[in-house]
Amino acid sequence: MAYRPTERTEAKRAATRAGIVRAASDLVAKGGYREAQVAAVARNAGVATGTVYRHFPSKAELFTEVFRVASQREVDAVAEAAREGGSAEEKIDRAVATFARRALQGRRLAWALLAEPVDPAVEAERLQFRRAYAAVFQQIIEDGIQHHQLPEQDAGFTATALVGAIGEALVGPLSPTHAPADADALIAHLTTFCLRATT
Amino acid sequence: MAYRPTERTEAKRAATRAGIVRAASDLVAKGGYREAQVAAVARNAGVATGTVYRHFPSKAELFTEVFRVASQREVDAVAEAAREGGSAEEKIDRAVATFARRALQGRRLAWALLAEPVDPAVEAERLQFRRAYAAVFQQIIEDGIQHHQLPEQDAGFTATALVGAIGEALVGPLSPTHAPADADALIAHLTTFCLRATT
DNA sequence: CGAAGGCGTGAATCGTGGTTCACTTCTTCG
DNA sequence: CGAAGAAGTGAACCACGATTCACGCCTTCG
Repeated sequence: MAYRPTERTEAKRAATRAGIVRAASDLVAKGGYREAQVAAVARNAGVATGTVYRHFPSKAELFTEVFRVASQREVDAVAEAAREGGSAEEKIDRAVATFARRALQGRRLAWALLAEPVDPAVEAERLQFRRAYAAVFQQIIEDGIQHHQLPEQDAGFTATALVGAIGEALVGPLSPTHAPADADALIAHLTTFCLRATT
Repeated sequence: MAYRPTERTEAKRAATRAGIVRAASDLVAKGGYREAQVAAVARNAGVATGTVYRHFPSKAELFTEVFRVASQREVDAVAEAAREGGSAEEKIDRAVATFARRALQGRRLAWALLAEPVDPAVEAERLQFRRAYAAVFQQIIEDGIQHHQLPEQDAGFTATALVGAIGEALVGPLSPTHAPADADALIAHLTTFCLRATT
């Protein structure tokens, strides 16, 4: 033998890979999943189509990663928002508002994460994403029950339902065909609803 | 000229068309939208592939109709359930339970209507479907507010959120990979949540 | 009956986009 | 330097399933 991968080449490889993920991410954020064809991703990343397949076994796997990373960022932000702050009600208020505000800022990406039709494999990732959100809310609700700030209830169920409610309330305004909505009013409605639904 | 369509031929034509719609519907109910290819629909209806295109300009239009009919049936059932019965709370309870029970009975169809990835054109029909549900709930809520059975609130927003909550709570149990759920418990949870969210 | 249309047929066609692969370029080490 | 192995290339390939169309059959009416 004569050639052995070294740290330098490894880094280069990683950089190319990251570039592909970023390009894919950008395309989704700009034009949704539909516009994000493999050839376009490659062009956007400044590599050849085949290169994408050197780093990912299939389009689905690439976008699974894209969705996972983007989702994680969102869920983290919501979890973080919930962490600061006192009563269960305050936490819910913050978490919901953060969820909605961020979604309304990165509309296209949020819509892709939330509702756009995607490959079944990517759809599975979306499911995870929703579960992760629900887990955050579930934790808040359970704590609230413990501290007698919220009434007894099935925290897991309520959390799932809240995620559904938030999603549905956002999907309309987020959809590419919809005119920009009044973000503040929407968020106010949402927090009101969510608080009423848990209290 | 020599040939003019008559009532008899018209009826025959209508029958063929209805057969196609029914076959398409059955396929969706059995295997979801994915399995419902045009060739399969034709086979199932006992006609040739081309015949489908004598009656519908495209696959999307065919399935738009399929979805519209199926949706209407569901919405009607829910609206009907809400009509009987007294207080706003009772109506909500009935409507939600009807929604959920019917969905859990015709799982595959309900899943297709609610969440399965479909053509954009058909997706638009799904949106209508959700709006129609929301309209039913909105009406109930508005009446409830009028009669001081429910607190002041944006009925339209609450209704949308409820539809989202119900959908999300059902999507998991409905998805083809999910084991059959305890319908009664699920429905109990759902009605509890929805009442809390409106009261 | 026979001309005139419409309906039904289903194999062939076509468009789309993901995936492959023979080849080139780069990097490492004896 | 030259062999060996890895990464990159992009045009060709392929699968899939919607759509078409040239043809035959059926129904109506003069």
